[in-house]
Amino acid sequence: MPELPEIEHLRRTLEPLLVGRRIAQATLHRQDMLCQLGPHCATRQSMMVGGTVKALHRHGKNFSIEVHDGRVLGVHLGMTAQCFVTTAQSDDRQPKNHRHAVWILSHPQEKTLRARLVFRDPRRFGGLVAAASQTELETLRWSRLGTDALAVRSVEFRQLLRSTHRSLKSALLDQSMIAGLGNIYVDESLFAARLHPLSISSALTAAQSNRLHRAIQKVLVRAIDAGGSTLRDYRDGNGDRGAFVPKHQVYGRGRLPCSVCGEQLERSAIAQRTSVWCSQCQQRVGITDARSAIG
DNA sequence: ATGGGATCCTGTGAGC
DNA sequence: TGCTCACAGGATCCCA
Repeated sequence: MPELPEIEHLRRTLEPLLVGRRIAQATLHRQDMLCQLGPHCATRQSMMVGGTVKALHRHGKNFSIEVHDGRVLGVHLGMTAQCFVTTAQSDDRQPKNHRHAVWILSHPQEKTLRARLVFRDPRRFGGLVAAASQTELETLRWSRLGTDALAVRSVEFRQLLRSTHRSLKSALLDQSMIAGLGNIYVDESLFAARLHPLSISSALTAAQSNRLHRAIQKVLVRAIDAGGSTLRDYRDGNGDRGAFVPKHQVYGRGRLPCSVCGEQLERSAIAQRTSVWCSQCQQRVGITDARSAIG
């Protein structure tokens, strides 16, 4: 599932393909995939037709494409969406179905070769948000999100953890607290920090909180460098898969031996998410009722 | 304040 | 082979 590392890697691969290109045409196949912030305007206006791409921004699992006149398109991939650039030659190698939006791009140096940006989403949990400016997108949408998981400092992180009595698993998944972590990287970070997912967030000591903070940073950076995790759908801006899955220590490894101690990894639902952890290596902090917390 | 369930949605794989 | 059905889970809403 696309989480912070996938979105950041996508942003980095899309940026050189998009910046400097002009959006010559745009087709929106499904109107309900686009949400307009502010006053209603024509689709070609909100799809940024006529604009030249200036920059790509990211916050948590969201990213945006900004053109020079200020217009912005926010993109959320949900669970299965993809955003990639193809050329006439490479387009056939990518799936043709569920393409909800397509932008035709032109470049001053390329007379005939026309690239296209494709947004496809089989399950349609993702979506596009049109805004008049990056500030408007941030004010009306991204302000609901907490501090970006890659940017959060250890002092603020500790304060956030202390502010809630939920389980660590539930707290770290909460995008309004810290933005960017999903099921994969919460499980991987908790394993790296040797903390049990049912630990009570507010019960962590300063040392444990710092350890978790460092673990999150390390896991995210390593995952970004590997191009993210492709379970099935995720592709980067070139249409390539991420290579981080073989490096997963716990996610998707339930009932398999722990890579550190050899104990069989536990697998159960916590906070409505399949969770995998090592009961030997991961310390449980605070008191929780496991019978009510594990569903 | 917090957890739990339902909802949106489609592709996949297990089981019959 | 073909069918049904559970499952995957990001975000959001509602209820207990």
